[in-house]
Formats: sequence, C-alpha cells, structure tokens
Amino acid sequence: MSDAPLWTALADPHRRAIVALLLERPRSVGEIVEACGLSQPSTSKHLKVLREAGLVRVRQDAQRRVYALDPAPIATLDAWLAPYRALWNKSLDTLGRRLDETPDAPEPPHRRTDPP
Amino acid sequence: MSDAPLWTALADPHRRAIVALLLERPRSVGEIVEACGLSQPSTSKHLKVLREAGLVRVRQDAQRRVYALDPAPIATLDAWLAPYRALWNKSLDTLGRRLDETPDAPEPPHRRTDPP
DNA sequence: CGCTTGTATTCCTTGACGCGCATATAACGC
DNA sequence: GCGTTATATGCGCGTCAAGGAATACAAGCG
Repeated sequence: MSDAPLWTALADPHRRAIVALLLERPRSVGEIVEACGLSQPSTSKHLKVLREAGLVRVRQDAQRRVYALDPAPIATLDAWLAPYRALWNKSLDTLGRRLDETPDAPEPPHRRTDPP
Repeated sequence: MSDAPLWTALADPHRRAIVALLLERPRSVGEIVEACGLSQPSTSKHLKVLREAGLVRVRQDAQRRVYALDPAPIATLDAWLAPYRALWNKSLDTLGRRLDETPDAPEPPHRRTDPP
C-alpha cells in the first residue's frame, strides 16, 4: 500500500486544516502561518509532509512559495473509499440517493452476507 | 471537528487492514488475529480504537465477539472528500492550462556569487 | 555588496503510540 | 463449582512524530 504517507499526512488535524485552507485558494507559507496560528517552522514541516505525500505542489513566486492542492491524491482516496461506498449504499437504501455518481465499476448487486 | 478519531484510527496500516478484512464479511477477533498475523492483545487494542472511532460495531455471539463495519463513518469520510472531488473534476476540465505549465520546481544549480 | 524578507532545516525535548507479556474478565461445557 | 475458550486490559519499553528555538539558505532591494 503506497498510500501510507497519504494517510499519515492527513492524520494530523493541522495538516487537514492546511489542506482545507488550500482548497479555497493557493496560499503562501506566510498566509498559512497566519491562518493556522502555527509557528513558521512547524508550518514548513507540515508542508513538507504534505508535499512528500503528493498532496500539495509548490510554485515559487519571488521569495514566497505558493502552495496549492494537487488533485491526484484525492482520486487515490476516492478509490480507497469506493468499496466501502457500496456497503454504505446498502445501509442507507431507505434514504434515497446521494449526489454522486461515479461511472466506475459495475455496481456489485445485492450480495447478502450469509452468516456462518 | 469530531472526526479526528476517525482519521487517527485509519492512519494505522494494521487498522486499515482490519477494516479491509471486515469489508468482506464480519469476523470474530480470532479470525482477525489469524488473518492479520498480529497478536491477540494488539488486535483487541486496534479493535478498541476502531470501535471508539465508530468504524466497527461488535455483536456478541457466545464467547466470541463478531466485529462488523459500521457504514456511517464512511459517509463522514465521503462528505469530507466531496469538496476535493469538485476540485479534481475542475482540474480535469481545465487540463493543459496554466496549472500544468509548471511540472515542478526545476532544480536550480548550486550557484554562488563567485567573483573571479 | 550588505540588509531585510521569506522559507527551509537542524537540534532537542516531550508526549503519544504500538508491541509483547502477563493477567483479568466473561461465557460456555462438564 | 472447575476448567477451558475467547476477548479485554494494565504495564513496561522502544520508537516515532510534533513542537519550539535557533540557525541556515535563498531572493529581492538599497
């Protein structure tokens, strides 16, 4: 499973906050420092973890480094989540549909787990 | 943000393996021990973390305790992922524009101001 | 050239986490 | 009741990651 750094990167709430910040728009390190209330070295270290996990990309603009989200790992997470979505569909069948249709694998039909 | 235990629970690869096992079918602790190769106390502790994160629920069957996935946190994860999925779709749409023109930071050569 | 701004990295300490061991608790069969 | 099976918990130890202070590196500006 090569997405281990992805999970460990998202395990930290500060890093999830950074990712949520970058979801709105790309930001420089200074903006992230001010928005998250962390120290600058801590922020840089968290950004390094996010960078090595492939979650963010950096663009150099003069002295500043502007970080932006990389959408690719989102697809990885979504792929991991896909099998569980089937379970959740089965459970919430009475609530109707949800707003997401991924034309992906053919829907595994009503598979009853026969208890041993 | 009450889904912090959810992320920390899924941060561990052993716990993700347990969750993947329970995706196939509910299993007792002994089955999980044998399948994951972990010791029984470690497995019980991981199951406790998963239980407190709401990821699994336990059904008592004689002396055995059969663990099964709870589909609710999957919906939580999916809800967290939803905004990023929008970004992912958007980036597929505007592929080849200004986002793509910077592959990465081209490694600048170790250049010093070297007066002759 | 210094100087200032912006960011990354290193050292160190502390706290949390995981594992193995032993033990406690609970339910079944006799 | 007793013993056995099945699971949970407490303890000690090693490891790893996060945070802070100081510092190093890089880029613009005077």
